[in-house]
Amino acid sequence: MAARPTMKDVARAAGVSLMTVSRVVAGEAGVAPQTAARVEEAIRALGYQRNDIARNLRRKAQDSRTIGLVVDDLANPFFSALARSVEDEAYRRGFLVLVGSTNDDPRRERDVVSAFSARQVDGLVLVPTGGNRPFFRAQMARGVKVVCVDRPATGLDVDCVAVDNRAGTATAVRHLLDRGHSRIAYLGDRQEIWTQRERFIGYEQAMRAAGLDVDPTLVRHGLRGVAEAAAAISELMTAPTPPTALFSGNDLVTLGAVEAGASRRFALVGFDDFLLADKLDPPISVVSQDPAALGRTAAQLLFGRIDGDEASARSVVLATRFIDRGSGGAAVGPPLPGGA
Amino acid sequence: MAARPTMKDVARAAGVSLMTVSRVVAGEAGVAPQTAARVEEAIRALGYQRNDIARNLRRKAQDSRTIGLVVDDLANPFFSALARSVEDEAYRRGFLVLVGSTNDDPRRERDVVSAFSARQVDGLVLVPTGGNRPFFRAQMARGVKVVCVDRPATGLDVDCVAVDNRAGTATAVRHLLDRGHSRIAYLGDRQEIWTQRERFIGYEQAMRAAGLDVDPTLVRHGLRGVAEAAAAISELMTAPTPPTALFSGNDLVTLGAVEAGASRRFALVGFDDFLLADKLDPPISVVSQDPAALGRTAAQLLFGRIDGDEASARSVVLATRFIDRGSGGAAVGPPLPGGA
DNA sequence: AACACGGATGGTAACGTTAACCAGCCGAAC
DNA sequence: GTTCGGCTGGTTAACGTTACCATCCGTGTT
Repeated sequence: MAARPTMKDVARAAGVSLMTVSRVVAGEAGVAPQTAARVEEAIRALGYQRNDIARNLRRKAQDSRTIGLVVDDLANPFFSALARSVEDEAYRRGFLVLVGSTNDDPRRERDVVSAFSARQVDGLVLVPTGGNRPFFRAQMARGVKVVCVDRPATGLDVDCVAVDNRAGTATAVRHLLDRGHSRIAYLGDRQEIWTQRERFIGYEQAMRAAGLDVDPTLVRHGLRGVAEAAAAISELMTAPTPPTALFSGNDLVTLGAVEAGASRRFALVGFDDFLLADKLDPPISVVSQDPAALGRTAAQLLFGRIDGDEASARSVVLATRFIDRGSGGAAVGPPLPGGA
Repeated sequence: MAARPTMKDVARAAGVSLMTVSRVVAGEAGVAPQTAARVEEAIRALGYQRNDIARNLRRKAQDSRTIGLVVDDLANPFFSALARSVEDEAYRRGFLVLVGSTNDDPRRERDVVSAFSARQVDGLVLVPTGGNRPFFRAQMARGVKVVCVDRPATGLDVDCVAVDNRAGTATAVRHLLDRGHSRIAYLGDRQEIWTQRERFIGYEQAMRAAGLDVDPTLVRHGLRGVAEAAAAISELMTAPTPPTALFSGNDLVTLGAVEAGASRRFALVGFDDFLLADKLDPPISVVSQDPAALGRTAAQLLFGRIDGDEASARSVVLATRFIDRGSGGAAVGPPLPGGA
């Protein structure tokens, strides 16, 4: 019962050859209207649907019209917004999207990409974990187009779409410095993640530029998820010499800070905007990036490559936007004329 | 350069027949160790990777080891959490996942499912729009297994995983009634969506059970998205005889209510929990459901079907949980003994 | 010495489709 | 009436793989 009818079945039912069915299904010219009608009728009667897998196998242009999307965690709102915009771009072009989450695990990344590639995807939109460089090179040699998004794959000659994490972070830290803070803590996720390294560098640069040293007791890396971040922040708040301000390296860490009540006691600015950030008490100031724009741009680059663009690797940097909602503390006025 | 090597190429390079390569790649017994080694070497040298599309075409068990996941909107955190858990179940079994968003548009649903089916997916996890019944019947006749999630596809004989929307809503409305409210407004999304119809019925039932009529001026349907909901709620709040409490039919409407400041002026309870609901002022009481559990359960049912489970359609109802965070108003104490 | 056996390897057809080519057929033109 | 050309439809091979069977050879049995 699960036997799907094939063109052969349709041909038999319509009393024509298989080729005629193929032509009707493909919408090719050169079939008499009444023959076509008979074939259409048989197609309807049998519930025939073309097998696109067999089709793609045989076609001249051996493209599967399928792309792979590989993100860190599809459940994370940032990546799901990105995923949706990639899917929309694919849908507009008649492409399908295979998705996979890596959990930031290079092994799973390899598994997923390998399976995608074995299914002959035409290209990949990839949030790379950081590993698997030779593997990706091999995939690209095989003709799989790759575009990185959110993070570059250093050492890999591919297009990449990301924001300027250093500059965004530096802006946020300067915002805190301008409000008179100097003991500014940095809390972030694993340093293996490129965005986290970049943001930490931005933090260091902004501190140094203000003539301040980075106090290692005020720095926490490797915070995975809200709970871990909240715990680390609670600890930091009860330290003998606590910071007066916090910068958090991603949305989950910011949520952890909110969870721990940090925003009530310290200045707080985080990377990544999030829903309801403006409705909290106090509303949280953030460095915002647009995940949908990242996904859309990456998809557009990828489809350009699939369509034959052979130019050398492009790197697109999208803007971040600092949104001051007040959690950085009250503005310090300019020094009075003839002041202090 | 984009030419992927095939088994033929490997065979030539290793000086064996194509069949031997096939056996080595498939890990079959009956190949001499040294022959296998020569083949492995050629595979490495050429960067060969099996074409799973051709493989699935030829194999006896004609399964693609791919499922389709069709949701309303992948960017919605509810659906992306669901998607992630479906993907995890698929990954554990070595299946791939094609995703598509319908935007609640039956035409796009049809497009997407049609394309998935042409790619020979073994099954679908589907959040149905409500249309396309005959189309789905045809797909199922073709052997595509379907499991609905979040909403049933009435009139279609398929497994379904959802929560008890009526009961969950009734509980929330009773919570408001218990706190002395009687002018309780209902705000929801389009009534074409099954969950919205169910929740409205739950609201009506709870009101009637309390001996109250539903005041049509306090009911708003068809609110798509946060902005529309916020506008409708602002309007309602400035009406001549405003409600004293609001029930909102999904997370976006609840966010609209928060946006409009409704929770500051009225009692508010919403369907669906959301991030930071507990950090708002006041914290928002909600009817919570677990999207990951929905997705996981649906995927497990689907894989059961794919593995040959032929039992009649199952309907799984997962529990909702009412989380009282206070936005429903202060509890009305029991009457004093001998009291008033 | 003849034979059976089994392990290793190869050849061929097929999965469902399309590319490329070819065969009728019918009407128009000579 | 013959030739030509356009149109319709069919035949064959192939895409990359696996199912099935055939072949080959070395070994052990009687």
